[in-house]
Amino acid sequence: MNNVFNNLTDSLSAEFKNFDLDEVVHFSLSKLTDYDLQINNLVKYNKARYFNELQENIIKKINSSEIFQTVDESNLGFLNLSLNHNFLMKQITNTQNDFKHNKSHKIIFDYGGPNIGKPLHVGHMRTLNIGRSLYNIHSFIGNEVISDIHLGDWGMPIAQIITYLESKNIDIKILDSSQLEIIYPKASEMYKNNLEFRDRAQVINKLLNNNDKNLLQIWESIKKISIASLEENFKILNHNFDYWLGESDVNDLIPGMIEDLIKNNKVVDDEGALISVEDTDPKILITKSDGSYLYITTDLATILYRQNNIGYDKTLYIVDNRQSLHFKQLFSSLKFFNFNDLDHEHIAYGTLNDSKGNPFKTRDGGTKPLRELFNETYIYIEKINNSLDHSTISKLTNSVLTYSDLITNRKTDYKFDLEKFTNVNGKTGIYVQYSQVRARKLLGNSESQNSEVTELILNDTDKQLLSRLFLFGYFLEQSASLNEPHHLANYLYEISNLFNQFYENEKISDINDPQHVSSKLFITNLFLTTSNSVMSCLGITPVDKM
RNA sequence: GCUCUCGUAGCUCAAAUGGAUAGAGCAACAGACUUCUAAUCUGUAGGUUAUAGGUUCGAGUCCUAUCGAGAGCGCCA
Repeated sequence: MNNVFNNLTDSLSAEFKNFDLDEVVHFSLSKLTDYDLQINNLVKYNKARYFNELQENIIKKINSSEIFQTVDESNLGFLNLSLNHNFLMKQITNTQNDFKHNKSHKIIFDYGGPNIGKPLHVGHMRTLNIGRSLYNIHSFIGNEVISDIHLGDWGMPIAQIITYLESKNIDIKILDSSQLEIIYPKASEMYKNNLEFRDRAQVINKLLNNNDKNLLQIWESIKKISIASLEENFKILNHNFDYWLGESDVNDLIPGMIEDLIKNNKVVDDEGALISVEDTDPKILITKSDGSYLYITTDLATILYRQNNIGYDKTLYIVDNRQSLHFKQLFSSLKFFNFNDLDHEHIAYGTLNDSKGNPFKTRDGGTKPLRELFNETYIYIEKINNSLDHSTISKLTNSVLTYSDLITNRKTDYKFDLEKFTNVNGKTGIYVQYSQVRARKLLGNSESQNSEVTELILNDTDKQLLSRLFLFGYFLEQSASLNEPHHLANYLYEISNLFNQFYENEKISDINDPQHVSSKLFITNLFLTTSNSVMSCLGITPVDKM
C-alpha cells in the first residue's frame, strides 16, 4: 500500500498490542458496495469483554487520520471504510515516489533461458513476460533489480550441433541464424537414433569441457550468431537483460566446487556418478558417471558465481512448473552444502497452449517460433485498423502478447486465443490501450482549461473511479509480495473500464463550471498516470493513438 | 508404483495471508451513436465452488477420503 495507508495500519496494530493481541492489521477490499476497504482483524474478538473498547479505540484512531470519510462498524466486528477523496487527492500520485521504502532488497531475476542454436519459441513467452513484469514491479517499489538471461550455451545440445556440422562438413562461418536454427532439431534426432553420432557427440562434449581450442572457436561462432538473433528478437519484443551470463561462464567454477563437496563429505560416488549424501527421495545426482555435468551442477555453480561476483538478497527463478522438483533439489542442496542462507524462490508458471488447449505447434508440427506468433498477431491487428503506423501496431501487438499472458494467474496453464485477445471489448491489451488513448486525447483537448483543483466535485461514477485509483497500492503490493502480476493486470482492466464509464457518463466539454471541469480533469489525469504506472509494471508500452 | 499441482457460470478466468450475499470477461439476448474516438457504454440471464465427511464463531481457501485432469520421478535441460 501507499505509505499513507501503511502508517495507519501500523498504528492500528499497536492498538491491538495494548490488549496483548498480536495482530498485523491490513486492509481488504470491502464487500459492501458503498465502501472501499474493510478491516477484518476485529472479528475474532467480538465475544471478548474488551471488544467494544478495542473497536472504539480503533475507530478513534482511524478518524484522526483523515484518510477515511466514514467508518461503518458492525456488531460482528467488521469495519467498513470509505475513502476521503478530498484528503487523498493531495497524498496520492500513483507514481514511483509514492512507493519508495527504506529497506530495499537486491533481487536477481533469472528468466528467459534461451538456448543458443535454437530459435526463441512460444515456450519462452511466459518466462519473458512474467520475468520482465516482476522485474519492473520490484524496481517500481524501490528494490534493486538485476536480470540475468541464464543463456543455455553449454553442454550436450551444443555438442550435438557441432557434431552435426562436423559430420556434414559444414563451415559455421557461412551460416546465418535461420540456417543454424534448423540444424538443432536434426542434430537432436540423430543423437537419439544414431549410435555413432551419439558417441561422437559425447566425445565432443568432453573435449569442449577440456577447452579444446578448435571446438571453442566453432562454439564461439555459434554463440555469436545466436546472440545476434536473440537481440534482434528482443528488440522487437521489447526485452532487455542486465546480464547475459551463460552456463559456460560458470563452467570453470565446477571442478573446484566438486572438489570441495567431496572433501567435505557432502557427495559420494555411486557407480561413477556423484550423488548428494543428503537424505532425500529421490537421491540428488550431482554429476554423471562419465564425470560430466548436469542441470543442477551448473545451477549450483551459478549460485556461487552470483554470490561472489554480483551479490544479492534474493533470487527469483521464473521457470516452468514442470521443473519444480529440480528447484526443490537445488534449494535444498545449496543449504545442505552450506553455500549461503539467502532467499531463493521458484516462480513457477503453467504451460502456454493454443486456443484448443493443445501444445503450440507450427503447421508442420515443429515448435512455433515466438516471432511467428508476433507476426500473426501483428497482421491480425493491422486488419482491424490499417490506418495505424508500424510502430503503433508493434506496440499493440506486444500489448496483446503481454497482457493476455499476465491477466491469468501464472500458476495455471492457459490457452492463447488470438481472436479473443485482440478483441476490443473485454480484458485485452487493446482495451486498456484504447482507454488510456481516450484519456490522453481528452487532456490534450482541455490543456488550456487545466487549472488548480481545490475541491473535487464528484458524482457516483467519479467516486468509483477515483476510489479505485487511490487503491493502486493495494494491488501493487499484492502482485509484489506474491510475485503474481495478474493482480495488477486485472486492476488495469478495472480502472480502464471505470474510466470508460466516467467518460461516457458526463461530457467534460458540456460542463460550464470551471471548478467542475478541473475536478474532472484531475481524475482523468490521475487515471492516465496510474494506467501508465501499471503498464510500466506489466511491461506494456502505451501508444499515443489508435 | 511414488510425489506434486489442479477441479469455481456454457467457455476463459478472479476471489493473497480463513471473513459478511462467490465476482469479472467472452459468448447469448435486449437497448444507447448528426460522438470530448461507439475500438465505447447500459441492462437481462447464467452457481449445491467435482463428491462425501471433518476442523471453528465463520471454509472456494485448512485436514481426510473418493472420483476426475495434468505434470514430474539420478546420468536431457
